[in-house]
Amino acid sequence: MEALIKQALLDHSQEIFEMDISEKMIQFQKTRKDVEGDLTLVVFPFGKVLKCSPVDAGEKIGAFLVEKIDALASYSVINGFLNFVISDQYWLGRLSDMDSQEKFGFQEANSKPTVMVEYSSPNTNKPLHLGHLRNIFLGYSVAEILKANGHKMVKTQIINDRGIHICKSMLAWERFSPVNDKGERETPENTGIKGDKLVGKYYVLFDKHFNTEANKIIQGWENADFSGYSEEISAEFERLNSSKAGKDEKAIAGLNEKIKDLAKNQTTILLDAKEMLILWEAKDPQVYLLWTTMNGWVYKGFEKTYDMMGVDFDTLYYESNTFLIGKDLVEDGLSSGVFFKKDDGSVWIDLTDDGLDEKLVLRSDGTAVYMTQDVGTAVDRFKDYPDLDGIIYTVGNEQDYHFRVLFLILQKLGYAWAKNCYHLSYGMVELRNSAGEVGKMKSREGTVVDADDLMDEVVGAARLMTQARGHIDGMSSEERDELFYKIGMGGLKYYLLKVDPRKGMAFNPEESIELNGNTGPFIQYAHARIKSLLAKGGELHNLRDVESISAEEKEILKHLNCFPEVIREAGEGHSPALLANYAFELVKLYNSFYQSVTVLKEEDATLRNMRLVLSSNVAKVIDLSLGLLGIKAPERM
RNA sequence: GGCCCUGUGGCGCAACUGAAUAGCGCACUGGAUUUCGGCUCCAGCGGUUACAGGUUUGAAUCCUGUCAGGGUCACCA
Repeated sequence: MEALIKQALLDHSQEIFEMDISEKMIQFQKTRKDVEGDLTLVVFPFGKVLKCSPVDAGEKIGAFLVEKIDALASYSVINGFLNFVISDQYWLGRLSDMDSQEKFGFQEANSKPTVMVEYSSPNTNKPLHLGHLRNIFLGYSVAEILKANGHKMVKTQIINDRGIHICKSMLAWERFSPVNDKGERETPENTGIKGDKLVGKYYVLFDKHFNTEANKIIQGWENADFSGYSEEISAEFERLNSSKAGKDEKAIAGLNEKIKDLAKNQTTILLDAKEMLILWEAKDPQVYLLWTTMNGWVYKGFEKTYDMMGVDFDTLYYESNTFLIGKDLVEDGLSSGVFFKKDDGSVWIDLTDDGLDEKLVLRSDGTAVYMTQDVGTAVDRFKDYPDLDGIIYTVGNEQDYHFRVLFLILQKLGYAWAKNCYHLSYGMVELRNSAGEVGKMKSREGTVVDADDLMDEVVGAARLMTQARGHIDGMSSEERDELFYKIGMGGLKYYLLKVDPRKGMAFNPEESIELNGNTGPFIQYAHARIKSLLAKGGELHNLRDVESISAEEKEILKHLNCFPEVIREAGEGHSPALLANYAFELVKLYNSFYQSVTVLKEEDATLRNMRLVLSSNVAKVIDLSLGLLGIKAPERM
């Protein structure tokens, strides 16, 4: 309808205004609730150009359009706003139209360029936690939304499977794992512990021994025992230690932290881990075997977690493969002058002209850093997918700077596609306890929320609450489990996705399992209720001979009619939150309608059928929008 | 300190490609309904959109400054 009006105005601008008008002047908005009308044209811009009052301009335009366009029933002008009433028949036509489309609002699949969405991208040394949940649900949802917008999609992740942190777990396992009577160290098989959890356990254990040893060293230093340490180290310690005098608490804590780092670097356990990394890089068979074995455990564990989350990937990239590509690219860039080498052999890029700093891309010992690998991965991906248009990186906002640099480097290396790379940056998830205090998750303080535990918890909560309400008679226990899963996960996903991604959020366990208000289960319930209605309502017929619709019905139709536009906006803005809020709004409108009219008991068969068709399309759009959030809409609950 | 992000009723959020009296949920108060699935609906209470200027016919939205919170500025990832 907007397009129709816009065209009419442009085509007849001479007739109405006696001058040409620009498209930009034509601005629509939803009509306010307390004003009669279905669509509003803002007429301030016209008043300005026509040098008359906005009201006069509105009258002129309104009279012309109502005459010209059949579907416009009437108009009114209030202040600078021209409100149109659109005919009931127009809305009924829209209903027929959307009813005929199974995937109403979706663009034709694969009709747009290929896009890659990267999300999750874990380290292989510890299990996934709450922070990953926001990342994964967000990335998955954005990928689904872009698919709905017609893009060909490749879902991927970069698995951070190499580096010192992996060696720490490996070393701790080798050194500290108890040995059973068969002479085996702990494995997922012989302990029953999920693979990623087992490896994570040893990562924590490494840290514990690491700290103990470092503290012992500091104790020695404090007693002036520097035997075995170089003069530089003792001098550095003395410098740090003596500068504590007279400082405030915060400064002292900072200095202590520095002393601790100094000591940590002297621990034998870290030196051993570093040695292991060198062996790994040299592909030492024993270390390599240990590495593949332990990573294998982790992948199996992750697989289970992803399965529970209901997400998938098309292609996986491993840092252990791509960091070498990155190193080659740095060599190339060095000869082409994009990078430069410092005296110590380290390689840098100078981004001061772009308002950034110098950034390291290769260490002085020739080993790769994170940036090196990311450059390699990006180039590798475009090689693998020649029709790839761009990559979307779902990564937390603490890496905003990193991605600015990465995209700049890719641009300077001459890759035209660099401008199509986008950092889907999201805010941190912090924890809110029952007292309402917000705090960061810290593994050392045991305040990290494990992803598996959390999912089990919300599904368990859904079980309790749904059993208490009871609409599950006659369901098998498998069906019930499936239902509790859908409700629990639906609530959790909705909770994490309804907020604008770039904003930080505080996770409140109680709120995440709420069933009322702006929640996933509230929307799921409306869907189930409609499905029940439809099951009892019998066969649906084509709409015809419906004379008029009620205000509630019209409000729903107007909202349904926006769905395609919302999908488009959610894709453009990379924001699942738009769809979440859209679905919630739809449900509220429907509940209001449901309260005010009867459907099944309506005696007028035409009207009854129209309401059923309307309900059916509401259910469909709920199902589609929840689907784009990765949430299932149960038939019963 | 430089750069980036955020700041909306008690709490959680929406509107942030400028437009009418800033919407919604939770909580609280009152009411409807005992139903086609009440995990429902309606109403009330509650905000000079952190603060101060500026641009504009019009600012939560854009600009400048201040304040507060977070992030980042590693030969970590």
